Amino acid sequence: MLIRKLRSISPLSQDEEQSIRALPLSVKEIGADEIIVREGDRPFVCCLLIEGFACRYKLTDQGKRQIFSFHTPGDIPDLQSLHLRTMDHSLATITLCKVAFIPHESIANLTRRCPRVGDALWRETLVDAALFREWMIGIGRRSAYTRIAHLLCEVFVRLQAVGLTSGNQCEWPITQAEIGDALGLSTVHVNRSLQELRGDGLIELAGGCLKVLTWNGLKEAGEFDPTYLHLSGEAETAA
Amino acid sequence: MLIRKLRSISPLSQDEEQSIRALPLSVKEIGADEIIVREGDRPFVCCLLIEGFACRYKLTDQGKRQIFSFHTPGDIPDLQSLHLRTMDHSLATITLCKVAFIPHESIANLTRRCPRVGDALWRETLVDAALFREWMIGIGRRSAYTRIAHLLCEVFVRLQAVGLTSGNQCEWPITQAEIGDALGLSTVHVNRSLQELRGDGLIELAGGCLKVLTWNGLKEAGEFDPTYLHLSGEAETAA
DNA sequence: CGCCTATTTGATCTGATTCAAACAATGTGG
DNA sequence: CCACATTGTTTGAATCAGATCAAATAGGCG
Repeated sequence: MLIRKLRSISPLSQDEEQSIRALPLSVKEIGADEIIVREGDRPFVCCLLIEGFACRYKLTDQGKRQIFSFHTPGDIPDLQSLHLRTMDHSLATITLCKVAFIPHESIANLTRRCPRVGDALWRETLVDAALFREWMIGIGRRSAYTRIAHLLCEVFVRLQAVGLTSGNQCEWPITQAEIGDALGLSTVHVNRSLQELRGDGLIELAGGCLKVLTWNGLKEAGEFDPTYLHLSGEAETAA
Repeated sequence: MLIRKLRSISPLSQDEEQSIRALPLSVKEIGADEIIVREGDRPFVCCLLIEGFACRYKLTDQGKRQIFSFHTPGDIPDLQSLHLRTMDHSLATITLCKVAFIPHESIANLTRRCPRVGDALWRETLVDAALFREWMIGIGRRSAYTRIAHLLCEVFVRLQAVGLTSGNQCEWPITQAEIGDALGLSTVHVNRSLQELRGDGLIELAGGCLKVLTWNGLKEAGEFDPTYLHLSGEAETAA
């Protein structure tokens, strides 16, 4: 999963692929809605998501929740903990997940042995930040309708990139309350906006399954331009 | 400036400091409100801010602006362009700025010769992302009053960290319209909220100068917890 | 002085919240 | 296989934080 993702950015040498495969993984299953890493923790491992959906979030003093990102297989949602000792937010599962824990030390050694792999990991964290920026635009400057359409596009495209869509459909385990917490909206308003999107013939969304009826329509509704995902192989460093 | 900043995280060896000093810099002055790097560009240099204030932003399809971050001396606002070829947003000056351009190639070589410096730079980009997350909370889940107080705290603390405050005062060249674009508010509402903050005896803000009258009060009003800035020396990698 | 940009004020409107309750789907244990 | 609990979705009505529009005021500066 991880190798596939890194390779999609730039090809790996024999030695690099070997070194990645040699990483010591400790695989665990974690139930739905459980916390993997908590704000304030000082973890010594990173978490590679193999199966399932997860999210990162933080709570306001008033107990309101802001979700920063949704994560799908292939992601390392807390890769940042490699260089930022203290977690400033939490990571939790949404569905039942299979995750692999990798010691910081092993990753650090890997980046020393294979600097190009190190760059690729650095790059992952930069794409992460790019998503944050895009979400900020949504929350700060776009209407609820547009925001939600945009999120649907983003998740769909990211799932597509790791082969987890079939045709115009994908799994959608994210509740309306979670969408609200991600986009700074109330559950009620999310519900009404979703109905609008359905009414406009853009999507079907029920029973944990998203069906995109008009991709171009949804894309326009969400002002979605995938540049910020930096999916293409435009990665290579100047070096 | 850059050396001071990196050293504040972890001490540098003689060789490391030497290598940083050897970076080829091309220093320029750039007038206020000018674009340094534009969305869509594929720069081959990074920009180290030496003097002045800058910001990163992106425009909505409807022409609304979302500012993602404000930058102060010592920052490398577009360090990400080292690994993400295409700019997905723009970088512009707020005041007259002195900036130093450094070729990607030199930075990449530096990270190869001095992996610990590379880690420190990676870390900088991770702190950057941490600020985005904190801004997301504000925009998504906090009131205008709280959001603005939080921003005042953040900028003040960051200026303090690079020695650009004097007592409880600092320079404040950011207009109310810019605050609005950063926090997802209208200028009018920013103005009224600022008046509230003044009325509550927390700040004085006029003539490009911010005076913090009650630090604890402002901190509370903004629900400000500086953990997310990762300023302390809790940096060292597992390696 | 006169121009330009930033701040302030007033009045009005609206997108989104809140509160409350009904409804649907799914699972659980007896 | 049904009663019951649980969790998620939907609907309605009232309310509000913040937007919008429009115009006045205040600084700074060539």
